[in-house]
Amino acid sequence: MPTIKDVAKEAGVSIATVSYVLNNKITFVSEDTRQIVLQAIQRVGYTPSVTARNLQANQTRLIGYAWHPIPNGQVNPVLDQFTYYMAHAAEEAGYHILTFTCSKENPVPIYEELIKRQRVDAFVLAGTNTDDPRIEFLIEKKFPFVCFGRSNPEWQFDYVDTDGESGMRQATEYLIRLGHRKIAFVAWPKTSLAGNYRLQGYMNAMRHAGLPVPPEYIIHVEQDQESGRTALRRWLQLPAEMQPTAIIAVTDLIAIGVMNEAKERGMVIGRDLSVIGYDNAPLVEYYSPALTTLEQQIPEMGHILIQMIEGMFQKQQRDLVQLVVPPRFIVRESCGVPRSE
Amino acid sequence: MPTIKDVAKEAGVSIATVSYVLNNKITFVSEDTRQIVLQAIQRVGYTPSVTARNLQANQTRLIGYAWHPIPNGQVNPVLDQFTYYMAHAAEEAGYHILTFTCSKENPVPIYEELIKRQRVDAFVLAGTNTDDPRIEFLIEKKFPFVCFGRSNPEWQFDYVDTDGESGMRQATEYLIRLGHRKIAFVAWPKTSLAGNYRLQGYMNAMRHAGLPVPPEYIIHVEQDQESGRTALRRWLQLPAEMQPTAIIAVTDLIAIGVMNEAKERGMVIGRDLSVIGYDNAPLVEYYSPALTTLEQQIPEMGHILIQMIEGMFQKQQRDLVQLVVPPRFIVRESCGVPRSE
DNA sequence: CTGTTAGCGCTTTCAC
DNA sequence: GTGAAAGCGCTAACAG
Repeated sequence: MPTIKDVAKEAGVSIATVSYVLNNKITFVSEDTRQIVLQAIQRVGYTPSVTARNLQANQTRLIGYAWHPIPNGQVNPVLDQFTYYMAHAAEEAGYHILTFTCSKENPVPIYEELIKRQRVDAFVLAGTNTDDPRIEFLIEKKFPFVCFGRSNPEWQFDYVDTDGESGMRQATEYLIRLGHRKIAFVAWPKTSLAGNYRLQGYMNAMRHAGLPVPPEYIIHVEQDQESGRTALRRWLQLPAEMQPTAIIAVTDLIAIGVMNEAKERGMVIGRDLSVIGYDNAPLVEYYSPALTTLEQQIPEMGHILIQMIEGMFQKQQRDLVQLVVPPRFIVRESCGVPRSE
Repeated sequence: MPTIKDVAKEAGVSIATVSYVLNNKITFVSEDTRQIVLQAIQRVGYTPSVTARNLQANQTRLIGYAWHPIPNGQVNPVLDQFTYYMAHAAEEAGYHILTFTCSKENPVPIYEELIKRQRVDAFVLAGTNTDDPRIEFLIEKKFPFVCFGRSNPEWQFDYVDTDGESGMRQATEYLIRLGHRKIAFVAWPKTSLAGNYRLQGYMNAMRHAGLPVPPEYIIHVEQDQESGRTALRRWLQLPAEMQPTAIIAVTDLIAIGVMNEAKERGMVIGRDLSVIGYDNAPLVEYYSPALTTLEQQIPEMGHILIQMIEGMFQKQQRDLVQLVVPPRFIVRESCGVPRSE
């Protein structure tokens, strides 16, 4: 690999001059020598070494992004998409994404290690939650980072997040418009912040419409298909007049569980039971019936996060960016008017 | 951030001595001073700068991995999983994955750029195909890389790949054992190498069992759900005695399409028609009926690829590694004995 | 305008 | 055993 010295020799100038040309220090160098240097660069096929530049600039132009373990063969389509779009945005800004793996139980040491070794300039955190130890750690370390997701409201940090509240509110209002009054919700465990925002959207819409939400209508479950089935089974044990005519699930995966259980019991989705999910996971549009759901605006959010990091390094005036992006409501075929009672 | 100088000052030794201790050059330094230095390192909280080390060693300890654009909201569960396990293996070997995005149409320039800027030490290529320009380019550049997937047999390069041939052979033999004789195959376009291996496995099993494969039984389509539907529709137009009783699809997504179309036409999967996919994509186990499929051994393959890269840098004796790993056959509920004719 | 030079943080000869 | 010093490839004062 040719170095700056080779170019200097080839052009018959000093390495400083080459450096000036490279860094567009136009006032420092005459147009004539500039051209000579440019041609020399061409001839020897020179490109500056990133490592050398980084050492001198005390940076890495790398953004760390943790890739979480995938439980039991399933994937998180949202994060996969997010990763791609974020990587893309990073490149446009002259950065690259360094992906690393990170355990859920004890995530902080890996972040600490990467900081100490000066492996990255900043982090993007995904899958944040209340009391997220990573956020706490990074705030305390004053290390640059942005989040895809929220955490404790009293913590001061930059984030972008999907607006689960508004999404689920929309979904609920849609069902109400169709005529449903008995709408139930499959929620995540109460410890899930994102889950609570989504639940809240449902609650708000119900309250606003003056519809009752008996405690039985909210079931908190884990993120798997089986949970959807269990939830529906419990609702079907309610007295007939209490049974929900529509169900909103905190994610598509759980919605699929609800639909599977219903279908096996001879119910027709869209007629006997309406179902809505969240995420627009791959394949759910091909499920039968196609699932009505909410789609997070992943490309935009990835882009914004990188812009935020850029902003951090440009100006020192660190103004807090806290952004919440409403998801897109996608109406497909899993909802209909409730059966006349 | 403390540097090696700070440690030297703290310990009252030269930076060289600190460096010896760091690099375990045990013979160079007495146990006494070693302890002193170690304690000084502790006190100042020092960790060597990766960038500085890299500059001096002329390396990056970064492995480049391209993240391909995701067509139209769908994801590739296989590659997502692969990425995770590869990142994990890389870390154990003291490397990190640098993810970058790459256009299908003109991929080479990005690779060239990363090489010239000396951003990475090696590449992992996924989604390879015949005449893959990236492979050609990297071979010619003599830049280290390994592939997840095969390419032209005459090209000398290291790869690991799923054994589509053996996988589909197994699947076909299974259907034959169940009693099927009229088995059709939804293939990828003929230009797809991976697709052709899978097709070949089906062909081999059929031939070996002495079963006919009329040309109508093989339909080449794109990777989407609709293609599965189209394929089935065409088969249903065949004269009754020609209609296949079982269908193998080159991927789960296409298999889902076949099943959806069949179900809409009132057929019962597993009774009227048996279906097998490939990949064990997320959610297909929750489809009804649960899809019988083949699962690639992703974690292993990711691990092996990193080991191969390590091997490249350890010894110079570059022995070619070309490995093909059979997938795991997962029997679920989408196949049954053919209806008596 | 251009070149000399001193680092950036580290490793590694080569004297002592 | 230990330390001084050169150098990895680059940028940026500072002279001239």
